[in-house]
Amino acid sequence: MHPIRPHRVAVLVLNGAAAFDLGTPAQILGAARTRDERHYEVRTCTADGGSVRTSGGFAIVPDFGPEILDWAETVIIPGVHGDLMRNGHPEFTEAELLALQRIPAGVRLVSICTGAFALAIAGKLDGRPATTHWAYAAQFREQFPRVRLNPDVLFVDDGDVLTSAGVGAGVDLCLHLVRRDFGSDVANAAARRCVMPPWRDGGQAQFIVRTLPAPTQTSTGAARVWALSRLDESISLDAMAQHVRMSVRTFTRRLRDETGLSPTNWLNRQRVEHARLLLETTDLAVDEIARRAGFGTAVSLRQHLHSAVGVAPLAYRRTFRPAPPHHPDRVPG
DNA sequence: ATATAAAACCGCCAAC
DNA sequence: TGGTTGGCGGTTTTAT
Repeated sequence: MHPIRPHRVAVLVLNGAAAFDLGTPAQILGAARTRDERHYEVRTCTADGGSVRTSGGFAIVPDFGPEILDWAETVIIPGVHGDLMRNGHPEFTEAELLALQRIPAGVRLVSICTGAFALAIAGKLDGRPATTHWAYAAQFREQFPRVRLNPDVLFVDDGDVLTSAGVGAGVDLCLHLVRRDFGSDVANAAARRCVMPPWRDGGQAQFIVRTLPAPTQTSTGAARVWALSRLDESISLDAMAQHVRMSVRTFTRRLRDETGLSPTNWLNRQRVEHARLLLETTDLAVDEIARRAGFGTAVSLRQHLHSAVGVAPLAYRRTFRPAPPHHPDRVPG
């Protein structure tokens, strides 16, 4: 076990790639090491092996061409920005479309930001949950109705396909990859090496907290607001559906259309968000927080929190409420 | 940790 | 006739 066999990662840089995004995988994954051994070998390529322009006003010359797509175990596609997004979506060259088609089945796929468009065009996201930069969400939905887009999250891990929201979320996703592949210790060390803010250390899925979009203009909005106001009670699917006078079947379907989540998934996510807020901002006991967030027991809270952010409640609180006064104005997540 | 029951999920399809 | 609805029920997930 000692000589680490690095996980093979290819970064496929498209024309007009976002300058920030294309460095993220190499930087974050490259920081994943045990002693001096790297856990990832990251190679960067373009669709034809030639140079491409970036959104930053400079070109890059890759060391590799599309042949490394056959070598890779994970392929990462950074977002495309700037001129090429003029029509609201990226435009791909013939060579790029070919390269995308060439990625063998079974390779793990990762996109950052608008890189999700490339995966979607290749049909890799059909029927699957995914996310992309919020500003392109509407366009994405229209172009790829078969993809279960959820613009409210920083990233989506669907096993062998992972997508992230804009720019900085690519960092979160890469850290998540490290955590998944090699564990929290390695991921935390990588974050530290990159001087990431400590609150990212514990986070595996840092969901964006924002007010519900157009709460009553969407068909399930009223039910969602209603549920949020009584999170501490037990809320059945039937009750939510009845509240907006829909059949359970229709409600489930509409909620999925609008949020990308099933009803219990959505509800559990709200409960976790509330629990996180209480952990971050109060000293309430875990049992009490579990009750207020609507988890029947602390066991349940522990389970859901762990699956969302990868740490136990008190560990989570520790990273947000450090004993010494420090960054008192930081309001994360 | 594992068992059990209940709840939820979602493809299918006939009916608007 | 293209789109939505909502009951059915087999499978999966969740709670205890």
